[in-house]
Amino acid sequence: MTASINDVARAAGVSASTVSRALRGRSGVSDEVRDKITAVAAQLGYTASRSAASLASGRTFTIGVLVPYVGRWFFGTVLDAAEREFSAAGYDVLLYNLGSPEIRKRFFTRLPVRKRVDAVLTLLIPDEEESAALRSLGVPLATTVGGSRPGFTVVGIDDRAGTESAVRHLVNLGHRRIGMISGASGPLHWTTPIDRRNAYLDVLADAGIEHDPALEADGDYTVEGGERAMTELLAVSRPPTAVYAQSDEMAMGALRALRRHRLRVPEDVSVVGFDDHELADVVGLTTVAQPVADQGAEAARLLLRQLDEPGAEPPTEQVQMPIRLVLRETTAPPRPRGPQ
Amino acid sequence: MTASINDVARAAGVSASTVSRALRGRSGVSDEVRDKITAVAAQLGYTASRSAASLASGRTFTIGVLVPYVGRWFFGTVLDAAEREFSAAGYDVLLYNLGSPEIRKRFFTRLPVRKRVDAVLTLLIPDEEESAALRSLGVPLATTVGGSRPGFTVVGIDDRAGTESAVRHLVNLGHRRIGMISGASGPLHWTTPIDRRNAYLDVLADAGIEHDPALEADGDYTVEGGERAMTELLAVSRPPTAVYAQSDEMAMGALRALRRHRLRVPEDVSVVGFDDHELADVVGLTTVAQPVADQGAEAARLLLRQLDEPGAEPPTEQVQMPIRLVLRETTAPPRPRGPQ
DNA sequence: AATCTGAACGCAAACGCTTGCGCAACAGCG
DNA sequence: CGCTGTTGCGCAAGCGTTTGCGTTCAGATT
Repeated sequence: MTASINDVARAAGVSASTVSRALRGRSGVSDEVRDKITAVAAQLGYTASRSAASLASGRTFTIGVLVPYVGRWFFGTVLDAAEREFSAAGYDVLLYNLGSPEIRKRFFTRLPVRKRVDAVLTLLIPDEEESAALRSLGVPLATTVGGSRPGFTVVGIDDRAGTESAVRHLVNLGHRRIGMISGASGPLHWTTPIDRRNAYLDVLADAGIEHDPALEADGDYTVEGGERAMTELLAVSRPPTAVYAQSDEMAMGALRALRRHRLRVPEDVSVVGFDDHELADVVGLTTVAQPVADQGAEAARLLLRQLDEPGAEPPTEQVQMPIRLVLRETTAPPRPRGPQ
Repeated sequence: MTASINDVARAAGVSASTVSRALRGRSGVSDEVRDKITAVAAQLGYTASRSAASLASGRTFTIGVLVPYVGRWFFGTVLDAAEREFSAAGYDVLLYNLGSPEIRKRFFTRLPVRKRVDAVLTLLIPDEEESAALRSLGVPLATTVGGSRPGFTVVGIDDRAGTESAVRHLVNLGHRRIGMISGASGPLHWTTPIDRRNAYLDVLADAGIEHDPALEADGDYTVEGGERAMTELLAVSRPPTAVYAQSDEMAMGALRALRRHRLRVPEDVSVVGFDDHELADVVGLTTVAQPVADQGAEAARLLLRQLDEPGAEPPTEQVQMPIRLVLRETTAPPRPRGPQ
């Protein structure tokens, strides 16, 4: 069918090994022969079979990327940036969309990436068992989410600092009843919701505001969840005058709920999100911006570097990217007399 | 390092071929032996090397997916749905993010998927040369975008009907100056912008409205582009009272531009989009809903079916999914005296 | 009892590449 | 002008599977 390395070798009048060396830029081939081979290969439309190459060399030039849900903006953006880095370095990306628990479980027990990838970038937080499975692959590992884990290079942000700037902003505006929409129901071993919650509590304590557990609701990191959570918060006896959502998508859900309740933002309720979602600007959402694409790119680069220098094994780096509060139109001082 | 098929064979006291047959559910293996092998394999944590298997069998159990930009909601959503189908059928997904022209060109000249995938799903519209390259792979091809192409199974929507319902809605509300934000600068051979434009023109003609070329602007299918386009439309001598955007993301950009110009939606200007983006509901955008995830899933299923029955070669099916107009809060009758 | 028939399993040849090693040919050295 | 390196290339042994074919053997058929 399609040309094999032997076809090229024959056509160029050399051996297969020379073709292999020539096409991969190895030394030991004269310039003239190399040019000849390159020309012949191009003319025959030859591409080396990755399967055969992997089998022979042990390297796959493929990176496995694990994602909980590709369709979500955050993951799509990280993946996009990471893929660019990988492909620029000559690596292909094997994508695993591990949304549901069953699929996820199946993945980690069968581990289809074994012997198939040179490294793994995971955008979901593996539990103890899962990360052990990944480590058993014997390849470099990286992640852009969750806290530090042995064996993983992780690039992330300072969740505490981000949250603090957001909540402090609300406090400075004069708010005293500040609600929070969190994503507590996420996977275990995910420190993000916990870190953000702690920071939220700290700022309240710092400001001398008593914490009211009724002002916390779970938004599941989705728009719908955010809407549900906001609706819950609106139902308590003394609703919040401001809300900190742990993600922009939940914040947007909150905005929707507020609109449904005929409440005005920010006049009646202030809302601040987290992420600086692509569309946060469209709805004028005040939020904590984090460099999402940069995190993906950086994680990819760190992984590639480990592949380049197989010397020092797991550096287990820990990179922290900058965050900043972006002020838009969903936050303002509370009304003099409270929401009613 | 990790166990090979021979290790399993030795441990189970059988030959490698029997292990291969047993683990893949082929006939010719007694139940007892199969159970034994399964147990041994599990205990050794054995997974067959895909590279070796592909090399020997010619099948890769991998599907190549070509995407212009994973981070964009539409593509992320299609990819998500398609990946689920593929992985459920035991196929892995090789993702190629072909955003920039250089990367795209490099991909099509080097064709790294050659001998690496059993089928290709492309979410970008290949031009003549590119689709010829894909056909040369000799594997089933499918797409969820663009018009019909020889050799491709395509699942899509009725762009004309969708546009007609959107623009007719504006006409019925009483609008006469109806602008359009299109994505004309997209790749060639992409019939969507053209179909939608033609439908737009048809509805105007039908309603006896003279077409004003100044009321068309290019939004590049991005939020920023939509914002730019809306700004342009606002700058013409008699600005439109309503705008049809060919995508929700452009519509959202338009909303942003309108907000910046202190114009109210829908009082001053009506906006209708296309897609029913996940966040369209949040901003109350009236839009033409299309089943994005369903299209990805359906395309994947059709591809898998072709892989199952290698008998009849390219059926080149053409599936059309339903669309419907979703009325929200960005459309209303024009003001009695026009926008000023 | 001799023959036939499957089922169950092993043998060995691919599959298409990479890579250590060997061997010329040729340059530079004293 | 021999000697030692260096360079350029071919040989052949893998890499870990799959699969067509051959062999064995128990049970059914005459």
